[in-house]
Amino acid sequence: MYTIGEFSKLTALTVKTLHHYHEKGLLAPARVDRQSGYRYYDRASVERARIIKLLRGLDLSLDEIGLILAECKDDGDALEFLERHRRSIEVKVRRYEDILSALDHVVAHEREAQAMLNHEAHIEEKLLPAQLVAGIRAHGRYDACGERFKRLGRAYGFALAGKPGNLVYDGEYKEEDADYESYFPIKRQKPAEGIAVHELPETRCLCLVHKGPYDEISRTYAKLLDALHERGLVASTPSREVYIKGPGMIFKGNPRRYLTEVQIPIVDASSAP
Amino acid sequence: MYTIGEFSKLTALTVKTLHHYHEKGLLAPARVDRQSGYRYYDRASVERARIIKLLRGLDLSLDEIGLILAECKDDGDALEFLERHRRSIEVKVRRYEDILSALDHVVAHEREAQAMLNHEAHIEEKLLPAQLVAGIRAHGRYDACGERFKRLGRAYGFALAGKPGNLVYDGEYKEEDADYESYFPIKRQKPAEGIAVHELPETRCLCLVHKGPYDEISRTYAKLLDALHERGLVASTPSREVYIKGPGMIFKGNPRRYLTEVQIPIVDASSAP
DNA sequence: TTGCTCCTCACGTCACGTGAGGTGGC
DNA sequence: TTGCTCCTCACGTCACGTGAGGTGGC
Repeated sequence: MYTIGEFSKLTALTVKTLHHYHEKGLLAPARVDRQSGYRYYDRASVERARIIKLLRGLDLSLDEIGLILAECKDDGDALEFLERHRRSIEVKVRRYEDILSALDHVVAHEREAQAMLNHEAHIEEKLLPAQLVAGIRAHGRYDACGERFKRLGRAYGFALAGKPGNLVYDGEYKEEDADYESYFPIKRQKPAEGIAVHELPETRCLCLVHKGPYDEISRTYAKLLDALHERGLVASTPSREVYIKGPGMIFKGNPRRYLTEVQIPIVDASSAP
Repeated sequence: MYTIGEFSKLTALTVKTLHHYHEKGLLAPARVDRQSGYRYYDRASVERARIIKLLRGLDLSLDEIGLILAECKDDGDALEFLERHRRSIEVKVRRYEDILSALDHVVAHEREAQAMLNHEAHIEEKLLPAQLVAGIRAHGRYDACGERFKRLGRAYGFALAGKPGNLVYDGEYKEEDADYESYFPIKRQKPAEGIAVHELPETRCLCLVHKGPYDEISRTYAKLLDALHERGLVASTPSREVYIKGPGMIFKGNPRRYLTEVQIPIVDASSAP
């Protein structure tokens, strides 16, 4: 016979836990002294405690453990319980893995954005590689693009392969009736209603990252156009706005810290008509 | 302004949850009517509720969410929180994955054992392939092997490659002073004190699965020796006992259902001296 | 008047942990 | 007597859910 203190050391369960198991009827002492109320445990209690600890380690609830102890004499008898439990654990693992990947996504994205924010933006000539995209093209205001990105996100999910952007087909700036296509780079085809999948060709562009709210973006266009003239280049369409950092996943954030890369396709003036 | 019912539909949070968030000070209504106590929410509440839901979805506690809302204006500000949180989620994922693999282990093991229990056991001649093992050899009683298997398990962990067994070097049965080696098949070398790693050579054996408690195992040896004589074969040493199913991971189980394969190395009587 | 929406207690869930205050034998 | 071990309330944790019982405007 062991006192509760000895038994606690033997089983590595706290005295409070043993009280709790007694109260729940899960692990009753072998004897309780009438006079003092002292609990006394025996060898069989040690074995039962071992099983309870082991099953708690597998994340079974005390009620489930009670059931298993009542109905099973052998590991084989518990198979149904264990398989059902397996499925519930699997669900948890999947959920936590999804959380991990979401967290990784935000963190990587924000780190990149912070690095760019601290860097001075320069005009760059880039050769954008060909890219498969899924897009929704329509006429209207630019505000509408948020909704479209959501639709694209819902339709493509894991097949998305990069940051969203708008292709601007107008040669001039339009507010109310702009002709633009909101797109996401994608990994593979996946037909969905109202969404056009096509490949953006390899394109030579003059690029500049715009820092700040969207309503100041014309300043960045102006800088790019100046540079174009200087270099003897001519702009073509569609130009692109790539949303490197806009409203965050969690917070809307401060528009002063938004990052948008403006990409204007170029041709040599000499080769233009 | 929205009543709590409207706001509940808008945010897909229950009224009770909204009460709770109000009480915690996490999401206070824009206005509370003095007279009726009615809560009224506004646009800003919708945005705040969106963030809270999102962060709850990432499994952050209400206290953590409160902190983030108090200190961050931007996803970037929350990076430290999110990375710390990531680590805590990672720990959970690992724990649950360990549970999954333990569950899979028991389930597969028990399924196999059940299949064997339902099958009639037959004497079989087998060519056991060469196998690297880690073993502890000593003289003594067979009861001591449980402790040795534990030691081997602790020392080798993931490098274990199969069921444990005893190599019996005695040519006759001994109780008190048996010379035997408790071993585990292993995947690779890993030196540990008191543990000998060696390769069991390819061996031709006569095998029979013993069903029942260990103290009845002599019956199975007798059957094998009879079969040996019948076939004109001679037994060699060491013979092996492989513990296919003994006390389970959870329960000690019923010894009537234990399974032990006895393997006796054989040579042709003609080739024997 | 009935039905609907809202309100405030108060208690339950789960597996314990944390005291407070007291007892009995060495 | 002091210290140790044991005891029994009773309340806290976490994020709500579940009633009970009541109110006020349509």
